[in-house]
Amino acid sequence: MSKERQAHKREEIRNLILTTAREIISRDGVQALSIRKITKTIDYSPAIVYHYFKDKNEIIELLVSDGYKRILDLISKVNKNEDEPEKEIEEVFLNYIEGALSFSEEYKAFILNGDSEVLKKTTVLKEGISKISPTIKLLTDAIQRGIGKGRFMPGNAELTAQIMWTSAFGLIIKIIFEKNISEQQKNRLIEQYLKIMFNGILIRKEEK
Amino acid sequence: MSKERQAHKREEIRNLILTTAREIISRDGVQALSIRKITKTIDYSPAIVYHYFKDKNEIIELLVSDGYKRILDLISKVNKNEDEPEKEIEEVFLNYIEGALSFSEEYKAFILNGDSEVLKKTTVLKEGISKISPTIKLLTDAIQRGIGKGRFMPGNAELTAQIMWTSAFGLIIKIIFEKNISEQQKNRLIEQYLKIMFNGILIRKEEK
DNA sequence: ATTATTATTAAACAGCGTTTAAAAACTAAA
DNA sequence: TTTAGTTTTTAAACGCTGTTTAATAATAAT
Repeated sequence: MSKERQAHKREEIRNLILTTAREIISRDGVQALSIRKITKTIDYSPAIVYHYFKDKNEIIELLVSDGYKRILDLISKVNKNEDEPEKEIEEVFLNYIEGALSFSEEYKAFILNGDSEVLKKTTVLKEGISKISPTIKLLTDAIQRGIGKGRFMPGNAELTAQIMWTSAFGLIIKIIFEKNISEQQKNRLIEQYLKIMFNGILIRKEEK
Repeated sequence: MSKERQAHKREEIRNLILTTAREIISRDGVQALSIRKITKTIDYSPAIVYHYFKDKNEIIELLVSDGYKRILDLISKVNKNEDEPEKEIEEVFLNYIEGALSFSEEYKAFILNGDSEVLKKTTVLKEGISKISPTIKLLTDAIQRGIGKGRFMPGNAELTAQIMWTSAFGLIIKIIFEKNISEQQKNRLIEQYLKIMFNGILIRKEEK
């Protein structure tokens, strides 16, 4: 067996472990994932995992950050809208929310995973909660542009981006954990979220 | 030993277990809590726990809902402000955020606890995420009043309450998980959150 | 065919939540 | 005080978990 073939084989088993883990998570939830369950379904011994991954947490991390990357890709492809930056921002959030809901089990993993000390250091949480990230930057830019164009209220664009992002995060958690939420309810929530973010709830007198 | 004394003794041990669990959680985090660790520190055998509680989850539930109740008490004591309902709402959120941060480890427990299937059914999550709850009702009332007074934009008050609540939830998670967040940063975030909720980010033309 | 390298595993360790059945402690009655 | 009944507590085990160690099996290079 050639060197490349060997490396290929390695990669194959690695992926086998990863996809099996993903299947278990999306079928039975994160808390149902165990090394022994993975290796039993692929007919290997539990120990083999540790020759392909550091530990169980690395597997979860990889799955979660993979799903998360898909969202970020979606978001980064949003068209710039120079005239109406609010449309652009709206699209960012719609993609974020829809993306997060489309891999909700992995997203739950990211939230629920008990050993949070490890996850806290991952790209995922840096992206998801921490302040500096490509997405926040993208949002900040759009908001800054809106302010420049006189369409948005003047202020700290990055701070605004952070609030909008974390608020959407809260909304996503609500939707994910709510058992029997209908498509209609979901859409109403998202719509109202955007409405409040843009317009607030207060009636204001005319702006300059 | 009298009957009452006996019942009193039972209550004492129950509380001993509970407070020990609380200490472990606030010292080492939720994921560090184990029945064996509790019983070792109070010099009992692990089995004793199951004569005072259904299972480990009941203990966590009790601790979390206790902390949560403290928040709700805080919130329910907010003074009604008929002239400026926005002041009232602001106070609700300030109390919510400060309360949640003051028992952040229990709040983390509520979020992170792996066996979420159980927690999902608890009062805690019903309060925290689900739509109908005393707090949402309280908020809805205040918003409705604001709409009636012509101070808030017309619309579905309960939906608005839900969005504001879940958004605050997201913000709280951000603050809790952010490692080295300064008091100043925290206050800026909270301030900006309220600002956006009330005013949005869009510059609007004069309202009717 | 022998050596070296890599892949895989059996077995064990230390921990977990929980259950069962027995023991210990205590109360009430004889 | 002794006996019987009740409550409290535990030792031991079950079946699970993630992970490590050392040995084995399989492959590659010499």
